[in-house]
Amino acid sequence: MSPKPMVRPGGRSARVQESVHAAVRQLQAELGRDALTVPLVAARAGVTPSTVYRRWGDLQELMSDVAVEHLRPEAPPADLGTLRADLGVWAEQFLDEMASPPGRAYIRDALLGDPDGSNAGLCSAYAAEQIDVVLARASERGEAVPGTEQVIDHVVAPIMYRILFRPGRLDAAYARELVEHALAIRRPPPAEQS
Amino acid sequence: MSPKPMVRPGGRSARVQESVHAAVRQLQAELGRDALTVPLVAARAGVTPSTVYRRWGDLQELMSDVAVEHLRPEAPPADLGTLRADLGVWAEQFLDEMASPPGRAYIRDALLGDPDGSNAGLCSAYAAEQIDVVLARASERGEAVPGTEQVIDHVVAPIMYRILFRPGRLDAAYARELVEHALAIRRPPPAEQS
DNA sequence: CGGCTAAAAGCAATGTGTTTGCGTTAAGTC
DNA sequence: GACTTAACGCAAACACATTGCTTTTAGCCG
Repeated sequence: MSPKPMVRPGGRSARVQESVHAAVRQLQAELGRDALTVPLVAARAGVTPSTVYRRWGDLQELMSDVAVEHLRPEAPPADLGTLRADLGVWAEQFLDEMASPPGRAYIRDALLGDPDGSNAGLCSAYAAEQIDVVLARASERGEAVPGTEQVIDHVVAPIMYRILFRPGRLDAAYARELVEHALAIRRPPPAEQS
Repeated sequence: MSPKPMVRPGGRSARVQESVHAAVRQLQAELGRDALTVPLVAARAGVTPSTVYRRWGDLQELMSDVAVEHLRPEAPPADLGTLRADLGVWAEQFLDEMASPPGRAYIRDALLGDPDGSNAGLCSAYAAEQIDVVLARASERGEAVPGTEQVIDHVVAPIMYRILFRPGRLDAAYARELVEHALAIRRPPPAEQS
């Protein structure tokens, strides 16, 4: 469905894809995001611009793909023994990463070059996955747990909304507050997991 | 702070601004958002492209300005006599407008061409204003009311998050559910209105 | 293992969008 | 009514985006 609709998985195509992604990461670090152009990236990657245009459409879609890779969590959430602690530190860390200047930039890029919303969907899937792990562990310990949807709606969504739309307060205490709130819900929701 | 830092408020400058905005609205309706380019808009507006580039920087910032105008609510929220009813219909309508294809497009554009986040801030200010009206009315009626921040975090934020990041369910019942949830909070929060 | 087919990349020319210096207009001010 | 300067128009120079055609090569099948 994406800009890369079953790209030939091996050989040259794979090398080009990796080379272009690497070029984006390098140039982003060297010159800053705003200085990037397709011809520049292509030159660094050792390919012609037309190759990039044909595979990704434009710079924004390419940046979106790279941004999603940056937003993919690198490790499963920590296990501290209680749902409150696990969700709390996860939310704090999530807020920290997402609210940081690079985090904000990646979120913007991920949303930007994403006509069909598949990359944005990936981002929320990453968060849902992490939350599922935390909730499943707590559930096995016998704790009462809220639904994944509840946590997304009332912890993840407020954080992301503030990052995208509001200037104001974004600190660890806010994340904790949201987690406390989500834990207070507690009714295992009727049956509305998507 | 914006792309229009104290634009000369009267005369030609104002005419050009209005003319360009009108051109964007017309061409958006005629050709679709993706067909718009700066030279095209400039031609329709009867100005030269360089004027547009100097005032707005690029097409995305111009589109962002126009999008914010589209997202400005046109009327104060309806008064149905109870907080539950007022918030409920407001949330339903908000979801409807924002989740519609044009609504999504405007949200994207508003976020896109907005380096400093001021346009996005405006959007959330619009919502906060509407909510404030509803809450103030209910408060005068003697009803117990949640804080504005609570409503934004637990009604507006989940709706916007789903629109931006999740493919799934977005219907009137969902909006009602979020409102019920927000009403269940009820504790007038410590003192955290911005 | 060698040949076939078509997807993907290279190349190059063309077209369009963007940027910039300079002269001109006109808004705001005294 | 004259002055100052922000904002606009014009046009050239520049960079980026697009596209037809050719060449390479991954994936497949005999």
